[in-house]
Amino acid sequence: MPHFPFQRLQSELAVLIAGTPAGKRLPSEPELAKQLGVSRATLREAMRTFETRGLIRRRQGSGTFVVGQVPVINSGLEILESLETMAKRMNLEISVSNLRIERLYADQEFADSLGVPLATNLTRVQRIMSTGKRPVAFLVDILPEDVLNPKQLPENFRGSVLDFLLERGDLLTMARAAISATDAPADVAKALEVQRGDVLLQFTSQLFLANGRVVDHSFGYFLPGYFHFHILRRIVS
Amino acid sequence: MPHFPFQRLQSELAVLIAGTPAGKRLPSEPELAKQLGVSRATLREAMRTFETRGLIRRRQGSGTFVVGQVPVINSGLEILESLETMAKRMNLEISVSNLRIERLYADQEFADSLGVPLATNLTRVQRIMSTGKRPVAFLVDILPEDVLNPKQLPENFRGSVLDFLLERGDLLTMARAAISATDAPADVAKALEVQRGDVLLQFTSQLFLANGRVVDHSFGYFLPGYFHFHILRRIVS
DNA sequence: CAGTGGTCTAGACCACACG
DNA sequence: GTGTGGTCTAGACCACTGA
Repeated sequence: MPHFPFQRLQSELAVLIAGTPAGKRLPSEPELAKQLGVSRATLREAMRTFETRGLIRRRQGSGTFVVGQVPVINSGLEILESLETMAKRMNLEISVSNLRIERLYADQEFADSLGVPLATNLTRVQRIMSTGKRPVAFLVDILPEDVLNPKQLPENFRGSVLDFLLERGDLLTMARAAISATDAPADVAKALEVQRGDVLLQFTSQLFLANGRVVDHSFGYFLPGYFHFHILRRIVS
Repeated sequence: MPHFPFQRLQSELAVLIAGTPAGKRLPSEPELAKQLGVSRATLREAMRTFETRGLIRRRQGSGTFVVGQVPVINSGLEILESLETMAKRMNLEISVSNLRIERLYADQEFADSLGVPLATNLTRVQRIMSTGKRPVAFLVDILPEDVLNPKQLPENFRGSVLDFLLERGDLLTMARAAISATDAPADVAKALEVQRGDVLLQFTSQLFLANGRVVDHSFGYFLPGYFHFHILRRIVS
């Protein structure tokens, strides 16, 4: 018995997953662990890496399923556009769920980011984006209420604050987006149907008007396997 | 006793870490687990999130230490420049270790990316970047041997392929960088002194000449807590 | 050498999905 | 209810660090 079952486990699982038709269920965890001669904890640790890559999906109460042909959202980030617009450009079906619109007061962080006094009235728009039946992104926009008042929003508002501001004719010029990687916090993990601690791609961005004012502070979490974000980087001389 | 020790654990650990001076060691894991009334496995899971944020550092055989004041590399990605150049611009000390230069033959992936036939001679340059005594990035460049022959490299070559090509006068124009988030693969985890499965930010990029030829395929892994990468996104009309 | 974090096991109980 | 994945425990052994 080798000292490091993990690497061997990974290759064995890779074969098993590759050899299982898309949509099919894998054997249950206790059974797989027994078959492969490892404990369930070790098996689950190895499974996690496959879930991050979007190859399998684990659903509590139901089972672990092989995912085939992950629909990928592929986009250059130099261009400022909403996920909705990206998806339309790529002929990809996406849908919005859990749309929540709330009022809140600026804490120190939002006040700094938006350039407004503490306790200013703010509007918060939160939503979950899905492709097929899979939630793939968790997005939150926070704006001063004088920029976006919930009452202004149309009946059919589906959650893209950027598209709403553009259609309204606001003189938006650019956004500054920061990119990082993070563990899924508990609430986001639940919303995206992944496990606490799974790997997510994280964006934080500020949206600027032509006059330099920040009108929107937003942040989002993305399932890595479902997005191919890229950037063109240029030499400056 | 609550059903979910995890959230409580996280807040208790946050207090403990915040209250410990930078550089100090925390109690050992078995002891902490006992003090906090959880098993060691649960404790370690919670600790992981703090390590991802760069707040603590765990070292096998030695202990878990509180990190204070993480030096951050903060850079816009629209500009194509090496990590070395970024760091110089920010007056940040960085150093290179484990520099390895090897020859290999193009497999399908590299052949596609570089636009060369299968089995073409390639040069591979690998290095680890550290700030202070902490390794923070794992970088690999792969180029056709007719673009970069190991013999051409000067004695004092410190690993930045981009800077070398620029100084040589190659007509580089831009790079296309893809960004994702991933679990640390075993070899990278070891190099960056993190645990297998920890969260890393991942880049893959191709470097283009003015004539459109791809001269360099590179990829890198970055510790999220130590980098603030951002992008300016513009409206196109 | 003793003590640390890293890995793995075996088993328990819980929350959830589905018939 | 039954079976699934999600969480947690208790304990073992290993690899590594540093006195």
